[in-house]
Amino acid sequence: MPSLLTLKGKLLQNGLKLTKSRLLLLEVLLEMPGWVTASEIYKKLAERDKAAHFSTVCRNLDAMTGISLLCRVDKENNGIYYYALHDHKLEHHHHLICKSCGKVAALDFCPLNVLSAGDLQEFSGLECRFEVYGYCKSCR
Amino acid sequence: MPSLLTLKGKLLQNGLKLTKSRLLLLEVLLEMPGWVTASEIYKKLAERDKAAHFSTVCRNLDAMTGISLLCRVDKENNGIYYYALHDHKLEHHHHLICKSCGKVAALDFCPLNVLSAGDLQEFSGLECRFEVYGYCKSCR
DNA sequence: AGAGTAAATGCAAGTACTTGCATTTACTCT
DNA sequence: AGAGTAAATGCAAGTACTTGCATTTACTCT
Repeated sequence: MPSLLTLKGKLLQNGLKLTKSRLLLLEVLLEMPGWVTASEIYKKLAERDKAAHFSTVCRNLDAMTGISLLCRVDKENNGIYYYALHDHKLEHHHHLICKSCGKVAALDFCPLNVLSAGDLQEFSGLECRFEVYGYCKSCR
Repeated sequence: MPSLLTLKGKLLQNGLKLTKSRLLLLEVLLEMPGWVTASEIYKKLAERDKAAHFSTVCRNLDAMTGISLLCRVDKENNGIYYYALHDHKLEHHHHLICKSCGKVAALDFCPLNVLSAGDLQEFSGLECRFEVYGYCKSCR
């Protein structure tokens, strides 16, 4: 788990300001278990700071995801996202998501690396979204 | 482009009833260009039938996507989905999506086919979501 | 044709963010 | 330390579906 100091440094390195709401958000994220939704985070935050705003939380989660400080995965097309602090790998990667318990595991494979030029039909500036859903060992 | 008769047959084969709202939805989809949102479809439908309901449209788009009669792609995590009638391929496939004009192209490659058992960490019952975003030839 | 039944619909309310804009604030520069 | 500025926030309203439940209806079976 990264330290608060490391996280702060990463914000500054990426030109994001160290605001009160961001610092509190980081503290709360450090205390929360693996994967949590924006609403869960907001609730926990609101217990500590009545002035917390859901829109600010979402904007900051987005901003932090943008600088790879957090990972974000989509739970089956419902507009529900899960966020977690990057605990070890900050490189680009994807996820395996359990359809039963919601457990998320890292997947060290990016399909973009194996696509051929023919597949890509002259598209450039590529990014991809890739998530694998299934049942984990304990949910089979 | 499939015929209305073919589409009706596909609904029945999959145990979906031929209701008035589904038939009108298919007619409208046949008249619409490539990729459209649920809202766009609803608007067009409402012009013809004042009694059309947005929730019914969404449910039917989902149902038709479920039986591979439509494709659905997500435009960059905003909860905006695009749908199109499957014009040629009903097999499982993914999409290339232009970040500028929204153009969608089929991608005949599924990452699940090249993942190793080690990558999958004993997950079973796999499905995947895979979309590639980039700029198409004319938007470079 | 008429009854039975499971699926589909209509409606209202909910969900999980997202967006626009005026105001505030963290950092920068003197 | 104080002024300037671009980024961040607060708030209200919007967005694009989604869900729950009572009612209706397409197909099935006699």
